[in-house]
Amino acid sequence: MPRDSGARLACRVRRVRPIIARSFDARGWRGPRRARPGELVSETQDDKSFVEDLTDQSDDFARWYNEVVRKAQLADYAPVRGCMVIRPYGFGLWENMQRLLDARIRATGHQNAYFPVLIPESLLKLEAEHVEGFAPQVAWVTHGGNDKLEERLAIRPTSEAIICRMYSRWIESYRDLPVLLNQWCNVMRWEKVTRLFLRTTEFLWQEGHTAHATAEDCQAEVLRMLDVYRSFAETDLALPVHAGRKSDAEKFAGAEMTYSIEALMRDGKALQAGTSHNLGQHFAKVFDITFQDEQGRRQHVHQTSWGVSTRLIGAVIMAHGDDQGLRLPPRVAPIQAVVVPIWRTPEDRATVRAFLERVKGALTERVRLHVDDREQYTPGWKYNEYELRGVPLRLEVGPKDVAKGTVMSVRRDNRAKESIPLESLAPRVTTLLDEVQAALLESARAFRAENTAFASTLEEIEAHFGERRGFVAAPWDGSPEFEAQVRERTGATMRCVPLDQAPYAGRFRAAHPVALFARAY
RNA sequence: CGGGGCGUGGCUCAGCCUGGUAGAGCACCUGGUUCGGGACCAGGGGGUCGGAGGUUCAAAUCCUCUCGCCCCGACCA
Repeated sequence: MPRDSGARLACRVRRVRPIIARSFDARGWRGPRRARPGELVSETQDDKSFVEDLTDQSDDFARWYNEVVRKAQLADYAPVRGCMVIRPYGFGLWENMQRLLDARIRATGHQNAYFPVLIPESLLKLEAEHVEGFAPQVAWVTHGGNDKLEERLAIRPTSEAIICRMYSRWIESYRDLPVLLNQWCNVMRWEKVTRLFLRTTEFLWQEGHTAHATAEDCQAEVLRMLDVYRSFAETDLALPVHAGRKSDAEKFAGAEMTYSIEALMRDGKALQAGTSHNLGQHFAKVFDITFQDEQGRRQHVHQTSWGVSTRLIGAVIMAHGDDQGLRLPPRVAPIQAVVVPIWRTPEDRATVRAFLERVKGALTERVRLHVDDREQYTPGWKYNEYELRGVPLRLEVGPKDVAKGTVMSVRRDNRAKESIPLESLAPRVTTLLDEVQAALLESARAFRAENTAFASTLEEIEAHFGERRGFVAAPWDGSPEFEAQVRERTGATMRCVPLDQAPYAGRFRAAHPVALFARAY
């Protein structure tokens, strides 16, 4: 059916996104509502905003998150409830994280190993608190082929049980200690509410499991790995985190003490980005992991476990992303620089293509480069696409650049442009990537500082969360009652007691250590 | 698990109230003109309306059940 001119005209008009009205009440931000049909609203579009069809963070952060994950092709929903498919771009991000963290784990003396995904029920049940904590989240295998199994097998929600079982066989002498193992694997937890990367039924992680002769060595390991996570998050992910101690209410099922790194997302909610547990001798006692010390006495080992997961991808998305889409830290970005060629005429195309070879030659060894020479998309379309996908640096190469022997570079984080001579391209691009990495960390730090408040009393904490989000630092006497009251009255939870108390020295009259409270994912 | 919302070509959605056998934009394919911030023209392909059952001469539309996704809450290393 031929389209009439009226219809064609209508097609050209840019679709106006329904404006989201924000609503507030006494408890703060209560989520958006869409404008009703017919409701008169005006499009207030930032002139600098080029990406269409992406919800603004301030309109609806959760919606922005879902859209950006899927439009940037990080992940998609799988045909299984609560499960996702990590697409190549998202998996590339994970692989880069994995590579960098794995190097740090090895550098601290650990080795990788692999344990089975299936755990016999009897083994899982040995540590009471542990199994109780995980019971509602365990998926069970009950059949092999058509035959019912004599004993159910758990799909690992974590591997303490099966690893402890092996440690009890392997460890005999103090000479066998410490045992420092790590494994990269998948785990499964039957979550009621799932969100891409943040909480899915199956996810990928690394879990370190160590055994030590003394409580001191054990605690040192717990803090060492917590610091590895802190350093990894800040250096490689440009993600500032608070490293601290969890409350009893928030600690790992079966642990003596849990530590975590806590990051702040751009909607003001905190995200636990990694944990390190001191398991004490609980597991050693129930799994009978003993050794003979130098005096010939039989002792139980002291253990740790620690992990970070694909949730870190969610942290990177929500800590750095903006209204245009992702902003990936160069150190882990699957594509560090994208080259967008520009041409008008066949002659231009030939000269630009020839020049591209020199650009590639200069950069291929130094940076993860992608040349997008697809002809069916305009340069402008590509600019938006790669901004959405968070590529740290864009390199435009057109006839004007070729004539001058330069490349036009545009930073993703601040859109700063500069023309770089081909001769200095490699060192300059390397420097720019470092600058973007530093700027993302700096900007995340500034955001966290702006969104950290101080409170001395329950009333002050309550007042803060009545209007705002972010972290609230407050002295805490360590009582579960106080923690529960904060939670009840504000919806915020105690995230951690930071190990580094220096920033709060002299700020409060109370002698108690400062704890951080926040609404959290 | 409770409350609410939504499942219609790949995507975003209209149609459902008032049953009559499916539509738009984007995307995709072909040809051409384009290309420094999401180009344009012409032609074209593709869905049985999440799934199952029911009511009816007739169901995307009404009813029941079910699966999935989103939001809020509860729960949760």
